[in-house]
Amino acid sequence: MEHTTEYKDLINPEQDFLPGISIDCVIFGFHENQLKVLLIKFGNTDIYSLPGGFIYKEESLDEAASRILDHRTGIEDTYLEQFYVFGNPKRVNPEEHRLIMQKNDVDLPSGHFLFNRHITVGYYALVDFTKIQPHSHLNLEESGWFDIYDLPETIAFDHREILLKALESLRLFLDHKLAVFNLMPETFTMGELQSLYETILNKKLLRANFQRKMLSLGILERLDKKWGGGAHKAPYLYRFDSQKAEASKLANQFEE
Amino acid sequence: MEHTTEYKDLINPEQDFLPGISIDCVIFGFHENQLKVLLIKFGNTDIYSLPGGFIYKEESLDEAASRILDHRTGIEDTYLEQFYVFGNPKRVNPEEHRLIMQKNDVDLPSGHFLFNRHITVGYYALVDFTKIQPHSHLNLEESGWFDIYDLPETIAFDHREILLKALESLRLFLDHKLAVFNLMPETFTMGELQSLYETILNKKLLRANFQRKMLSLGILERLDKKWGGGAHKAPYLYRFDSQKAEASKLANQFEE
DNA sequence: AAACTATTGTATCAACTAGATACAATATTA
DNA sequence: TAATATTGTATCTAGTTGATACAATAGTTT
Repeated sequence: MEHTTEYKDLINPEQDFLPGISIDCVIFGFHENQLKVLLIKFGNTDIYSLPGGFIYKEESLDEAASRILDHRTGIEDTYLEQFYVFGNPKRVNPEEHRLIMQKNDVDLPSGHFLFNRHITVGYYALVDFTKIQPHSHLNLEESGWFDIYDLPETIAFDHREILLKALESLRLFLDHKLAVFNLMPETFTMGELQSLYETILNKKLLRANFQRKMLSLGILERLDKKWGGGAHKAPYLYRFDSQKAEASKLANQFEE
Repeated sequence: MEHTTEYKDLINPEQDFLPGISIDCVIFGFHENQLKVLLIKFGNTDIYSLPGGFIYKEESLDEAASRILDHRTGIEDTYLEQFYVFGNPKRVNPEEHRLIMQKNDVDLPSGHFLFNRHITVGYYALVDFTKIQPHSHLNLEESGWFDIYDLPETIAFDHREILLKALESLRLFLDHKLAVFNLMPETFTMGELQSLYETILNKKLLRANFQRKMLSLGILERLDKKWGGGAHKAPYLYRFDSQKAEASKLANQFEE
């Protein structure tokens, strides 16, 4: 499948899109102890935005979100969930929008459907950073991952708000869902997992208690030790065991 | 302000509605130890639905939801919050929809915009049942409040699903938000409050522990005793104290 | 190869929270 | 006046969390 982010994909009204509705994806990844989000840079500007798109007339919102994510970033089969709808009539500044288009030599008439008011459905994706070939499908230069606590200055439209709402949702569900493991690689140390939690919550946790809590959940499989990590005792590697998770009360009570 | 639920309000495409998007409201109330939801009965049928409507081109989703709630039920200034968007392309059966219209002598052409695919944004309202004049603004006969655990058999479209998702959201936020007090009258006994919690969670709680927990939150003001309740010790009345709640950590951490 | 260092896994103690039961207090009824 | 149903609170236990301590150990340094 072809992966592009070219504007023509978005501005062609011949495609049977639902009018007035879009989807924006907040794609979270975890790398080098930072919670990252994938932003796309508009050409010839310093303006970033969330990867988004429109909904075909015969697909569900979830399907559309999945397709948009795949098409614009190459990310497939990942954890994806709706978290909020943004419907402020002024959420997109049409002038800002036109300016971005013009900088890319896309000169749309001011009555073009793209400049109409759009409601946007926010989805967040939790991806395993190690499985993403960075930029492999992104043909817009300088798009990429940004530390959630160090975002670029100019983010288009209300996308900063959307992004922060996604982070808030992630925090709220951290203790109720096991979805957070979608952010980790196949195997990981307890320290790495703790670092993820600390980054999401933006606060330090006590190591001993975190370890006790995680192990008590009964959802982790302990593997071999991870050698070569430094001049100290080697940590165990763990794997998230979805079967154990299935059996645990946590999953039954709060599963997705 | 006039309050009607007449079909002409909804089917007139001259009104500047956003195309393809609707809002449906799940209105919760608490009465006689039951969690109730307000359903509207279509004329000349046994089919119930959630009160819903469309969004004007210049209003926000929250404003639209508030307006729809007021206009269709007479309920103003109540706690109202978005909880999910329903976007399955088959969520509304056009045949079912036409049938309902026909039974009310509204014969729309099959190409009418009302039969197009609509995405709907779910809002739930938490209202003080004692302040609602039942049916005062509802001029559709037999509309009314239904026990959430004893709903009518035929509920239109995907409205049963929407309703259950609203209940699920309510449960998830029960311990994180204080919004639940919007369902209680100005003053109430601890037993009544416990009954509300039990009804929402659909399980029994231990009285002594519930009382201890609630008092420890430091958000309730104890008033005089409530006399005449029966041949037993009179219970205290309590009032939800929003100032205390503001000061409590719970509110600061999880406020709306 | 012995000492050193940074980090890990676990234990432990105290503080806090929640589940379960008990019991005294009391407004009305009989 | 006694009986009864319900309330408010206490208490005991079990479980969870916060904080600290400490032994184990994989490299690194000497």
